[in-house]
Amino acid sequence: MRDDRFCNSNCPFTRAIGTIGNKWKPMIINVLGNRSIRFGQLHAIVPHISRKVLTEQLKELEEDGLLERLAYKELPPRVEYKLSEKGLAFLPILEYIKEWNLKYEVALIPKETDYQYGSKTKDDAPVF
Amino acid sequence: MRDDRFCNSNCPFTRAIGTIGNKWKPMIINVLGNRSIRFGQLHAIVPHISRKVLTEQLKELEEDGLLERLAYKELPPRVEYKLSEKGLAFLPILEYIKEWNLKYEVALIPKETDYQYGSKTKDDAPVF
DNA sequence: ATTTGTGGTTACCTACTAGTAACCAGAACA
DNA sequence: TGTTCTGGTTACTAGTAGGTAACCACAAAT
Repeated sequence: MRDDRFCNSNCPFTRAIGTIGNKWKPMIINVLGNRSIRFGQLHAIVPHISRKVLTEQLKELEEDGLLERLAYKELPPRVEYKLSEKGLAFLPILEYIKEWNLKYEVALIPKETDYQYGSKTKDDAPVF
Repeated sequence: MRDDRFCNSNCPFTRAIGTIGNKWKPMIINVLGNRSIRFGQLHAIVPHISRKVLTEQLKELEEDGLLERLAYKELPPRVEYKLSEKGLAFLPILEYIKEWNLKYEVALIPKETDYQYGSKTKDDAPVF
């Protein structure tokens, strides 16, 4: 998921993109916000992600110092994830992206299927 | 390359990530900056990208209103790409990412190969 | 007559991403 | 006794991203 060629570049921007330049990581960071969230909740909130991919992404985010993993020695197990200082510092950037999208996004023509069974939102991401 | 499930979400952030949430698009936007650049130059500057993928990404960026394509009716052909207002508005976000990375990035242990032949930069992205 | 330059497009193939389903521990509860 | 709960891991598989190489038009230069 990380792009090693990008991560080994001597351009700091290229390295940053190599680290967080995919769709899952910004989503996860955004969902985390400044909360502490358990694995199961994360899986329920992040749209369309499988447990396997979520595990992988969380592992990479931890390796890159964006979040902290806190595992309680209980049964059944409990693991909480929260952003590190580095991860928290990334949140404002996500806010700018939201604002940018709201301001410039071209209006979408909704598909007919979006209305076929009334207002279905089950497949949609919650709005934070 | 775009993620349709993300793009059809009713969360503006999710839609934004569905549109520009990969590694190529931020790179291309960053390389474009506020210049007007030809396809060949773009291909030479954006690190590691193939002509095929560059074509695809540029097409999507144009469809999403982030850039403008100006084709001159000459032979050999000449095509220039430049950011639209929407694309230009995205540049500050990339600046924040650069700053964020410089501030928080964990120091990498350089590989020996990085030094083997002196300061080689041919595989690296230019620093803007 | 042939080569060069430009901005693609296309077919083909490989390598990786990501989904699915099964499985695990071990305590609590019915 | 069996089921449930949690946070994974693993093996297998489908789908797709992306690389490579060949090809195109046609003018100008060699």
